[in-house]
Amino acid sequence: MENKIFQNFLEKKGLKLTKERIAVLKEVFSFHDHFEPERLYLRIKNSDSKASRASVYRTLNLLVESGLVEKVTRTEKSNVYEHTFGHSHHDHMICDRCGSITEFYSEKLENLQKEICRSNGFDGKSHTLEIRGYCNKCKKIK
Amino acid sequence: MENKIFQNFLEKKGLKLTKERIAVLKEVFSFHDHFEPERLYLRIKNSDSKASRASVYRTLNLLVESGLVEKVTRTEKSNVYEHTFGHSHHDHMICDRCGSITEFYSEKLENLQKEICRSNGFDGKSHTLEIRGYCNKCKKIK
DNA sequence: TTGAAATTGAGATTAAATATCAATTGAATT
DNA sequence: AATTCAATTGATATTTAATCTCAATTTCAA
Ligand SMILES: [Zn+2]
Ligand SMILES: [Zn+2]
Ligand SMILES: [Zn+2]
Ligand SMILES: [Zn+2]
Repeated sequence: MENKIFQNFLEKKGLKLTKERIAVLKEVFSFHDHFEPERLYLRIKNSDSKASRASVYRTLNLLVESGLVEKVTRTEKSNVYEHTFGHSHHDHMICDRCGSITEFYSEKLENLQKEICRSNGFDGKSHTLEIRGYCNKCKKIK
Repeated sequence: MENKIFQNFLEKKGLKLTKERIAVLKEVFSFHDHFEPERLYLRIKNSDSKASRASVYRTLNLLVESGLVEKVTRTEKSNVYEHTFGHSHHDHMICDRCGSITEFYSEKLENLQKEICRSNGFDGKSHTLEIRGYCNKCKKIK
């Protein structure tokens, strides 16, 4: 469970699991969509367990470092995150018209990337694949 | 040639090919590396044909819109661009230690993505694949 | 209980990118 | 050549996500 994992992660770094960090962790795992830091802060602000904006940003960085959360992409305006613990790895298709995000996964694609890393002598740790274009609905309109 | 393409692009939009825009275009195509807007501005500042910071940013956006330049990635600090006209499509491996960028291309990978788009009813127009990890040199150190 | 280390939050700071706007330029028309 | 007007420029101001600062507070092990 994410709480235990985060606690272990913090312990190894000599950091403490405070009520603010719990508040952020809880909020991040209370829904399963992609989110931006500012939105997350506002959700926490309106919940019963508070944390300051600074703490939200700080904790978010720790969550990424722990592996529980990943940065999906960096848009013009801000970063976009998602919790990944409890979800298997996937990549994203983003519609340039409506902005909708389609998640997909391909074993073949993952293996091919490993192969490409190997042949380039690169020790790949993670990747971000973002396909842009028009989703099923929007491609009919324009 | 890029000048002609840019001129046609501007014409279609009812815009003019000014000396400032030429200066930016020239500088962007004077080297073949990835670059950040601020660095580009400084290069232009030290060249003989000047353009203000505002014009550099504005022209950069036009160059992306024209298809001559692409945004490689958006880092914590700024956007990273590269001119793509004259270069074939490729994806990037980025070293988390030294920041070096390795370009790669795989026909298989490209086809697989097309296949994935098809099976998702997605009309893919472009993609960004960024593999992060350690380059050949850095993986030995850490 | 004590004390060192970690954490917090309010506000300041940073910096990339965009917006503002008066002055200038470009080029088509007379 | 002069007129005209939209486009463009550049200096500066503004925006805003993210980070930093630091005094006050909390945590927890000794
Ligand atoms: Zn979930
Ligand atoms: Zn993947
Ligand atoms: Zn996702
Ligand atoms: Zn490249």
